[in-house]
Amino acid sequence: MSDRKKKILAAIVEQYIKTGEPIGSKSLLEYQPMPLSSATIRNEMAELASMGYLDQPHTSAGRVPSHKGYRYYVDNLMGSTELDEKMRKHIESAVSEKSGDAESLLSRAGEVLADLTNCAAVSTTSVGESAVIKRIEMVPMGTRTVMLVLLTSTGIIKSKICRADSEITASLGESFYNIISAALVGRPLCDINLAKMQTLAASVGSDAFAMLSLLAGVTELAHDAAQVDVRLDGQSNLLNYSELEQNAYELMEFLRKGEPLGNIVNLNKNDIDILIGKENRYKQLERSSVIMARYSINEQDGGTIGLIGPTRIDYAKLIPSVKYLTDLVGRILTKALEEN
Amino acid sequence: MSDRKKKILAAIVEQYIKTGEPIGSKSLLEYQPMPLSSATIRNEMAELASMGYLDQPHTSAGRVPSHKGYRYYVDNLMGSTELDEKMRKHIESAVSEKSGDAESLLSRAGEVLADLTNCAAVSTTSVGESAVIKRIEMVPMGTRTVMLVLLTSTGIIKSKICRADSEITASLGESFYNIISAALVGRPLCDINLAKMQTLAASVGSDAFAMLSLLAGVTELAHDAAQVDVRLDGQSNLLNYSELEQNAYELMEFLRKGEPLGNIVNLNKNDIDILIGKENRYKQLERSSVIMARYSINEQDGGTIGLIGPTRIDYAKLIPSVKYLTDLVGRILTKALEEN
DNA sequence: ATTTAGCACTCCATGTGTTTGAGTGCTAAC
DNA sequence: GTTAGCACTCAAACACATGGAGTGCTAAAT
Repeated sequence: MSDRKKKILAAIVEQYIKTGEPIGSKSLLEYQPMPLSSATIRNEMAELASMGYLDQPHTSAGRVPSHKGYRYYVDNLMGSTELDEKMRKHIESAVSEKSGDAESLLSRAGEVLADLTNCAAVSTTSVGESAVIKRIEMVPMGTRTVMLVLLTSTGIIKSKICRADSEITASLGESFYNIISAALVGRPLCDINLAKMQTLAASVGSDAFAMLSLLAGVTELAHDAAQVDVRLDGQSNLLNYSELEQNAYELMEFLRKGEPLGNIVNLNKNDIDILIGKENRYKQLERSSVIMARYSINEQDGGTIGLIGPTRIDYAKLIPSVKYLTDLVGRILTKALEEN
Repeated sequence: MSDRKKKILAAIVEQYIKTGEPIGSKSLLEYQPMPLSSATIRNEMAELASMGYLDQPHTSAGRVPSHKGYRYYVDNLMGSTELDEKMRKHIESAVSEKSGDAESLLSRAGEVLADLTNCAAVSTTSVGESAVIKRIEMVPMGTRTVMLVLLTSTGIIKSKICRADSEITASLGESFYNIISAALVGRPLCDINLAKMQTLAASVGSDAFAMLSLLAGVTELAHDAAQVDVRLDGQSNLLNYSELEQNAYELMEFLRKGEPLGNIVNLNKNDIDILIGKENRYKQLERSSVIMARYSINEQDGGTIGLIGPTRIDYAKLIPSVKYLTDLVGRILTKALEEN
């Protein structure tokens, strides 16, 4: 691709991101003066279109970047990807070490990203499948209610309030606690399932057997801790983009379900991935772009943070934001883990 | 209002709820045969319109119920408000005593209501302002991290993970715990604020003073527990109603913010309130109807459960659903409280 | 005194040109 | 290789006719 073509493609992409209107040869020159006539631009645009970088809504309309065009722009043409100073400050003031645990940190991160970008923000906790149970706590809350707390080797803390089948006396509680603590601490999360818990209960006799619903609670807790938590912020921002309006409901429902969000991208630590329009494997996202990055905790793969918006999105501005936020979250979580 | 007018108004409301199209005199007769000619219907409709029960989108269109018309229908004309058997089963299978604490029970309730009605569902926990701190627990999670757990006299359980300013040794933790426990148990939630906590810390010396961020954590926790939690489910359902499409973004943002949702209605225990269209005090809801009820816990005012949909909503079906669900949640929470 | 048939009227929705303008592709001259 | 020029295209905007569902009114029927 000639330098001139590159320059023209970049100008079209940038202009289209700004205006959302198809770009014609003449109006392109107004925006980005070049020592060329509109006829030359026209010829170049026709070639770019036949190469697949531009689309044409209809014969006599201007050109619009295709997803291939955006892709080329992002990979090769996009200018400096410096983070805007104002954005950096915003991010830093929202996301700090004081945020407590990973979940609340990520929820702050999602909020600020959605706010800053006018897109939907997705954030996930790190996958906990390989984690090992470090500690279990049981805090009595009432005659039949306890709060179970689980701490994993990866620093994930989960708690759950459970109601027992019968009253929990002090001695019953203590023996139950001792049994599950002894049996489970040091075991990987994915090892724990209801069947095993029941045989465990059976092996120690009737005391623990009276606590079946607590065992179920522990199992659920372990399951929850192994699960990736997906948080979504600012979905409603997407309603402001007319190009997404037609499938607004489908898109919203897709995002709400959240399950597949972890699977949108396929990333290694510290990686950033950008999926533009039809590059997405989910049909609901074919008019959207996804910018997502994975943070690392202590050199290990962590969760992901990213955003979802229309394809016509300011890549040059938003990519560094996602990158910066992801790195920051990774650093904070690494520090928090080291301290424990 | 004559019996005939009542019958006609009811028929119009019901038909309009079904079709969403303005109803004409002739098409009304097709739907609901009466021993009358269309001309008579026309006269009656004209009168109903001049009385304010019907609106007319334009001169030559059919009639649409005004909010006053819906109101009259709901108050006087609506047939039996029996709960559909299928719905009852759905509700019961989703909301049961096993759901653990109040928050997860309410989240189940909201989900099932949103699903069943294709509307947005709102649920709030009971207001905890008058509650008293029953117990505080502090579970160490790491060298600098603890989990604080608060239990109130009204059965609300809240927990929070806090990072201390410095390492928490066993003795430091214990003395901190003893101090706050002694100082706060039995005190009403609204009594607790940061200034008081700091003077408390100052009065007991440097040990507790080293734990300022934990004190802040306790304060926040008390604040959280006093706060009404607002949950929202199924917002995206509202995108399916064309009459809400125009202000979809404003409506979504209004709901997302959640703060005013507790103030939409003004209810006593066991009461149900229905606000139709412009009866709502918030402009964002002027095209919507709200059906909301308050549950009671142990004869005391609890939180609210309800739904938000377009004004064209099947009142006869949905009102009993909300009522039943609210009663059920109240019963379960009352039972849970009694057992503790 | 109601009820109803009949009729003129209204107005949206739909469809059909017509015009306008931004844009294209091509060709021939530079 | 570049550009001026020109014929052509097509969506969007506008005007205009048409049809139909609906109304309100009046006068006759019950």
